[in-house]
Amino acid sequence: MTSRAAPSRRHRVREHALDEIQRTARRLLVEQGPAAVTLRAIAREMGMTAPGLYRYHSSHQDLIQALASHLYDELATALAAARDEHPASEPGQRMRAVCRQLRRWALAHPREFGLLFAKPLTDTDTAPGNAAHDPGWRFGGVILELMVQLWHRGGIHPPADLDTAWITQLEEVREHLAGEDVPLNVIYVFVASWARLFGAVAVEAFGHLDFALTNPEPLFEHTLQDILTALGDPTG
Amino acid sequence: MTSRAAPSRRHRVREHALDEIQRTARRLLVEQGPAAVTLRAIAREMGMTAPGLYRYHSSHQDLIQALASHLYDELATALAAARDEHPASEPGQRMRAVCRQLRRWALAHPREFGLLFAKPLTDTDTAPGNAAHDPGWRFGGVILELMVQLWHRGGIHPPADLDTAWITQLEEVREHLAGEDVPLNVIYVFVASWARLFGAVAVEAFGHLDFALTNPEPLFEHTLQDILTALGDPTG
DNA sequence: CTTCGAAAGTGAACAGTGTTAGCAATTGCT
DNA sequence: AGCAATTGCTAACACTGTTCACTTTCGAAG
Repeated sequence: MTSRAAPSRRHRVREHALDEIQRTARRLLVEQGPAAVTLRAIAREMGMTAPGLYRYHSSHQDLIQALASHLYDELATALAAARDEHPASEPGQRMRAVCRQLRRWALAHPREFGLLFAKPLTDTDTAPGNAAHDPGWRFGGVILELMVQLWHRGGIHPPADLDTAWITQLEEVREHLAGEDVPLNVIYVFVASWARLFGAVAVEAFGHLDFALTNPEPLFEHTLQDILTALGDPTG
Repeated sequence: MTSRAAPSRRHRVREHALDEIQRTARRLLVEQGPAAVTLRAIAREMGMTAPGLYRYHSSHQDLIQALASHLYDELATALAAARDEHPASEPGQRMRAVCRQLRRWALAHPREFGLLFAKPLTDTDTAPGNAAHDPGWRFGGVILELMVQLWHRGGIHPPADLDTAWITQLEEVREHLAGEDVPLNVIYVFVASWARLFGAVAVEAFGHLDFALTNPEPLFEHTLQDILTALGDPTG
């Protein structure tokens, strides 16, 4: 029963195999699209056969979800790294860097972005979901945390009147902000900003601006400025 | 050679068969998701076999694209109907109705919306595309037309300075606005508004607000108000 | 009215998919 | 050394898109 504490060589090679599966699956996704990420193709690339993969994932969907979870982590790490490029005393600059990094990651990895965020309506559901410990919160938390810090700085002018129907909903969101006693109408601003940021990135990453613009970056910068103004940090 | 002008019974039954394929494919999409829209399933539902469908569509992808094209038409018709609920003398009210209808359609038909707009990153590409006569322009044109009419009303305050890199891009967009000599910086406002509208609808339709809100309608109304303000019609 | 040809649909077949069952071999722990 | 878990394989089943050869149907021209 030493296997629990000690890495136990077997665990190591298993971890290595799991990692190779992830890397192979992702490579197929990037190079040939989602339809190419098939059990047999992954196995072929790894020099083994498809049923062997069932020793590592209980199904094709399980493998895809593991890949999605891994990508959520990568995105969260990238956002945190961008955040740490600026001092904690400047939450506005941090937020700017994080939002730009979110866009950059989405544009640099469109297939991965699609797997994470264009999937609730597709076959295999890899969406963030609702549970507290969901992989989606790992990267969402980075942004929400910065929003809370921006709120502490003051400058947010939340709407005075709030539809009563929102109260219950926003209270649930507040649960995720451990300990922070953020007013509900401020959380409303958070959600609105989140939606706008995500909408801007998604529309661009999904290519729905290609018909008009080959370089939508200035448009995104304008949107980003709006978002930060709403969050009380108009310094550009 | 009378078959060109006259409907010629054969054409009629063929049209009927094509229509039944569309309806069956859509029903499968709605009831069981995109993965269920398979040639054999469609044929089974219609009481025939899969190869028979090749008399109507050259491939599975071709059938899906035909379905997408049909859905673009339906959406365009729905938007036009919402537009016509208000007099042409009130382009602001018309725009409001069209935007609300776009959101309503997306929420009422999430699977269809996903087929149309979440697909560039998926297997079968059913995105609008760039060509002038693309099905995507059928519904996009409804919105752009209203934007032009709002511009004629005045009230748009476009940015004075415009990045030179945008000029070429926006000139291409202007080509689609037959005859209208819209200034480029006004077209910039069009594109920005389009992106914001689409981002708001897409984020909500893809379920990325479910974690926070069970009823994001007030948030959309707020966004819509912002959009119309940018387009020079702040009357709510 | 007969004949002819295009159109529509079928069944068989091929390569590919996810998945399961059963078997062989390697590996690590006692 | 021997036991048992782990790992991977082959074979097989049901499904997918697609092609081919064949039959049937049906509209139109002689």
